[in-house]
Amino acid sequence: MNDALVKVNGCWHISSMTKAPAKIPKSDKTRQAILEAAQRLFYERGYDGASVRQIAKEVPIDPAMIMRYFGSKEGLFSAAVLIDLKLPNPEDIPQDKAGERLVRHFLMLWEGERSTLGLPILLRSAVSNQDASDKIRAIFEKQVAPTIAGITSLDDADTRAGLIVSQLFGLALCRYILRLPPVVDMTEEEVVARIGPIIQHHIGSSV
Amino acid sequence: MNDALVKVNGCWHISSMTKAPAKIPKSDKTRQAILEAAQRLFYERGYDGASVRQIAKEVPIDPAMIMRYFGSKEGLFSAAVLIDLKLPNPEDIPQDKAGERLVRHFLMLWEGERSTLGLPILLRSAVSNQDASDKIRAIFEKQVAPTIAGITSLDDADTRAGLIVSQLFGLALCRYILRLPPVVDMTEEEVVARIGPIIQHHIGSSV
DNA sequence: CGCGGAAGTCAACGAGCGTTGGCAAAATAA
DNA sequence: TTATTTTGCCAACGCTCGTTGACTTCCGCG
Repeated sequence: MNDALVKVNGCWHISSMTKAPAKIPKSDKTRQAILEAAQRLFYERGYDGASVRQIAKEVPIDPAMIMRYFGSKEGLFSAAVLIDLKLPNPEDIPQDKAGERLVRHFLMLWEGERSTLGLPILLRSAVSNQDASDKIRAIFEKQVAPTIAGITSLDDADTRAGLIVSQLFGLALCRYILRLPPVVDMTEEEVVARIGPIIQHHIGSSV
Repeated sequence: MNDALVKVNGCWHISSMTKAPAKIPKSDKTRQAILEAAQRLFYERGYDGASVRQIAKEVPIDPAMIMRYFGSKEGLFSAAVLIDLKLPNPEDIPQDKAGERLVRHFLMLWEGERSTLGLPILLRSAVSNQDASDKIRAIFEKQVAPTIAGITSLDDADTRAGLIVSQLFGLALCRYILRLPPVVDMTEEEVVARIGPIIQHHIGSSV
């Protein structure tokens, strides 16, 4: 399963989870409809939980069309999950505000508009699907870790990035997936006020 | 799906996920073998990912026996997942060491012996399975939140418990499921040193 | 011994899954 | 017009799933 992250006009794509059909038939209308249904179902149930047939029924379209448009379920998954964390440039972040900024950015990734659904989908899929967790590791390595390394001035930036991601993923897990009431009930501002300083602490400033 | 947490000789059980077969045939040998195989597979793949047939093949035994012993897949799941977090009494924890103690306890839950596998199994299952996340919420409510409330002297104990669980689940997610290298590579002592103070901070002492 | 019940095997069910190839309709090109 | 490509539906494949009921084997008790 030799895939790689490829940057195409500003967005990260996964290339060749399986080899895509060379000629893309382009009825962009239905292609887009399939993608949107796929995003919603993958988001709600993860890779294994969402079936091609369910997605097809939502469009609605015949399941065979999905195979023609995307080659396989994995091809559809790759196309549906655009993984661009849109992390800001490290230079644009004042170091003493980095914690707050990162938490706000992360909340936006989860609560924001459709185009950034990739992370929720991946997290939901990664628990039961090996490929999805491989991808999360790749994203960590190529997008998160470098950004953190660019912000902090300390040496063990990788460990610090890991701790930051642990905190943010834990937040997402409890707030959006497990839906623990106290974590769900916090307003966005409360979350920023509570978690921001912790991220800031990991980056290296005082808490 | 009206189940409840019931405490039986010191351990939390889930009662009646479906109604259990009234008369339990008791070849305790194979019953135990089935339970152990089920625990391992549920642990590795979650509720949806592990199949009755796979579990049966591991024992090895005919899948039909599992139905006879546990009534259904859900019955097996309920029997396999004993959820006793074995949280220490709040009075036994010196408040200024609570962060360290809780992190050590949580690591023990994940890396320790078989009898406490319930939490990993539930977390892996909860992402795709509604019942499992219901159970996690119940455990939070009945075991975690009261313990935290007993330790901290502050008023918003529920929110603090939520934040603590967010941090600990995020750690488990990155370390044991996503296997992010920097988080995996930390020694147990490093984890305690890095995460302990954060838990301590949430409890209310200074960091 | 025989008998009864428990322990275990076997084959099958209906359903859902990803995927395939063939065929009809529609659009497009010649 | 005819010919060709695109777009879509349909039926089926081989598979795994949870679950069922009939069947055999074994063990203990009289």
